Amino acid sequence: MSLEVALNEIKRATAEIIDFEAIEKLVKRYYENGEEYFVKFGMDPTSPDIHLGHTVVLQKLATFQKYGGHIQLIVGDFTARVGDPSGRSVTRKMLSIDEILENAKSYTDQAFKVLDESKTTIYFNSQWLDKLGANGLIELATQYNVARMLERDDFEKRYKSGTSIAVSEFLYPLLQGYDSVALKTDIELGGTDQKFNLHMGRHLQRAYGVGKEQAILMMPILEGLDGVNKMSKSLGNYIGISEEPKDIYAKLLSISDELMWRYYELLSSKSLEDIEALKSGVADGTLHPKKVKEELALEITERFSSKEDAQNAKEAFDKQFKKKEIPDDIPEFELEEGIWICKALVECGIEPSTSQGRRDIKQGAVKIDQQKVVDEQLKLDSGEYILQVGKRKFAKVKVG
RNA sequence: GGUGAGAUACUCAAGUGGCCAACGAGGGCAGACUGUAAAUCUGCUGGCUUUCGCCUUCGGAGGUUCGAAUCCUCCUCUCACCA
Repeated sequence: MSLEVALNEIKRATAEIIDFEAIEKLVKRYYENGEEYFVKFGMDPTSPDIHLGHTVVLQKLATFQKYGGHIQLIVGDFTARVGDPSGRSVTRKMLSIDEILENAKSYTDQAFKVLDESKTTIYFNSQWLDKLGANGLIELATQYNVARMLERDDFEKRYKSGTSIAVSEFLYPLLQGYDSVALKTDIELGGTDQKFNLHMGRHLQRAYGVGKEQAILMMPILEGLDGVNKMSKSLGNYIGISEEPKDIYAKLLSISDELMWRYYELLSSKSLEDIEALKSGVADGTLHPKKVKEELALEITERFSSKEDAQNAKEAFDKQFKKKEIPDDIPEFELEEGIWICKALVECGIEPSTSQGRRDIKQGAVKIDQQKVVDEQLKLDSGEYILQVGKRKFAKVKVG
């Protein structure tokens, strides 16, 4: 594989790169004499569940691993006690040490679905930050000034709007940047929301005379399923990589056509040329967008499970939605004879309340054995039935 | 610390004594159409073993009243200006 191919792959779908020449040199050196270099990435120990949005950066780290990069995966156990102000409009709550350790474990387990474990070293930044002490901290704090700190977008907004900023939050970028000093990082990766923190690493490496200044590579922030907001757990518009294959598949297939291209660009391993070809195929009508989306959904589902699981997920999906058949694995319940239909729906957990059930029956959303329920007073006689609300909520019940 | 404004459902937001389970928008859910896409149209969006009924809800606790989201008192919290 040529150097040029490697560099193109590294550049692909990035939002911004600072000092690309430095990256070029490192990769070139690897090609010439096999010398490795260090790529740093700090995980956020406050959110242990990795979703597709996180994998955009992880994927890029994996790319570096192919071309001589050794990953420094930093668990910010110390900085978590400070709280990253990035993108925050309020001060973050602090975590206990146990919570952080637990989160770190679950995070790294998931991250190794994408990263090569043999080319990754996990660090806890308390290793060096604990030792820093008050003197070290003061020295660190002299490396930057308040005016520049306040230039930062999220601080500026909060400052102007009168929302409180804890002094400790000023320290966060400094501490994260200091990680790069301690580890002599060559390249640091992060989302565009990390821009300020990433630059700090570069700034501090110079200030502390590390002898190099890290290059910075920023990845775009992936939009969530709604196509508007960034993917995040709290917004509920995410696809977690530990979810069931059939859920991952189904969620991917439900994104809009427009958003699909964004996902292709940021998540697929297809080359940009191939993606362009798909795009023009869809544009001139030779390719059905549904087919293209299925391909994407399969590729991503497979990445976090197996080829077989992904195929099964697709088949289960087609069965349920294309052919409108009833899925295989639906929960079963036993109910008393003569139970009111609305009550039964609540018992099975497919309706939150009998009132909601009543409303859905009125709208023709409730089915028993594929037959629409019209009578909201209906009582179930003994026997076995499949209850269904809408297209995706099913329950098998045994009455009597 | 002082002064002023405010707190209504998932979010924004109207409502200033009864017509209020509470306008409207967004979101969500469901139906039609589809490719579980988008767009569009329609309905729903507190709970209840029964729905032209009953119960609970407008920051919290009391009070006035036949009747309170609405008036009064105290409390809690948020914001703005001043210090």
